[in-house]
Amino acid sequence: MTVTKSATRDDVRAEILQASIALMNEGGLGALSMREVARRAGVSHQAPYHYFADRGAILAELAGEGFDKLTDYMVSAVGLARDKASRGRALGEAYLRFALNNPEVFRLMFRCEMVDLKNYPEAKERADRCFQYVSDVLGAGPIGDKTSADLVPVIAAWSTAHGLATLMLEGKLGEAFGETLDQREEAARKILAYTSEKMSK
Amino acid sequence: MTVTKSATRDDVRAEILQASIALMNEGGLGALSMREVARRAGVSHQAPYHYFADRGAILAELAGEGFDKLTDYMVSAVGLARDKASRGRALGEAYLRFALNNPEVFRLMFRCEMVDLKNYPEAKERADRCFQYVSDVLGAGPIGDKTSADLVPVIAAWSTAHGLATLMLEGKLGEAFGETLDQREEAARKILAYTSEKMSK
DNA sequence: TGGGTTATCTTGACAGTGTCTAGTTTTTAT
DNA sequence: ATAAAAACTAGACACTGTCAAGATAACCCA
Repeated sequence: MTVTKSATRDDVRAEILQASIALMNEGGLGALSMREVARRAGVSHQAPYHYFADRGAILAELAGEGFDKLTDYMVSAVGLARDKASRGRALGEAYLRFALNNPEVFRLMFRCEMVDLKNYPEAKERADRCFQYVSDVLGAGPIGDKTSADLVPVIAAWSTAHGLATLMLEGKLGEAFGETLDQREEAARKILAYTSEKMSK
Repeated sequence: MTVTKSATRDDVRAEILQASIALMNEGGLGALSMREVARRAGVSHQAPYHYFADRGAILAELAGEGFDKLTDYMVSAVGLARDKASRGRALGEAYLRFALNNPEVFRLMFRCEMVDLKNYPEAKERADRCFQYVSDVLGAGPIGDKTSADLVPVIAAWSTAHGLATLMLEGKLGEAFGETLDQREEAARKILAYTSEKMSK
């Protein structure tokens, strides 16, 4: 039998990612430096490069996990809804809930200069799965199809949810909609409900 | 009379800002470093600190100019429209046109960790003017009013335009909507038209 | 005109960053 | 047991933002 006193490869990798997440949540994306991550993980400043090609690769991994998590949020919310209209509403609400509860990851996921998905195919797949799910629920064909007019309503709905999330996250809507998470979620729900009601006619 | 052989204060300040803009447009916000700005402006690496407190102050100035420019885009577009519905559509189209034509400034304007408007009151004023104009055109009261239900449609419309801009800018909509600026503007127009048509009923 | 005050600008330093290179230890497989 | 590969460390480099202190130039008032 082997006493696993020393960390396995996956352990170190996981520890690096965990330290990254902690840093991100504590001080924002700006606080996530390779060297500080290494320090937290208790390894030399160069060790992370054995698991990730560069800083971007860590961010890509975090973003990928974010897309999976966002999909989870949406899947479980949509699962409870019966008709198509309420599925759409549930989708939007889940999107907002995810954004408000995971602001830093959300930023990471949607900033191409931080994580250019072109360079990280694995993360791109997770993103594609996420977007495809949105497209499926809102009832259009594959998102790649060029001139599919079906896409217009999908993108319109997605844009509204995404824009609202972004504006709230970046504080552009002032504090008019409450300070606590619950209040802000409630405000978002209201706006989404208004939009969804208008759009479904 | 004075022959202004040497640069005046405003000249140097302007040169610093101009160098900043050039850098931003060439290599994105990441390429905008204080030292490179100074190099371009032909001054020592410390000179910019005489005109701006820190890096954030330069970014705040650029963002402030961006808000003014966005307002200009919208004002001149709305000016041509007759009825209220087409004013709303013109507003959204101008918003998108600005974003697609000034991607880096647009990013700057809407990222609180880059420019926290709380710390730069002058830039905040320019942003407020911009948002107030949106609110005016879409027909709601002052944006500060707490529970104004009139704000819901305003924010809904703003969110759609902003979300669409963000998603297009960050490449999340794929290349399905064209490569050239014109094609992308046309695609954006289509989606905004769809939304606006639905919302106005 | 002279002299002092202030604004402007430079130089140097410091701690921090990402990442390249090279060397060292540990694990694994034969 | 030994050779090969993987995992990790240490040092260096060029770069960053910004603090501190010194140099130069412009201005203002006697």
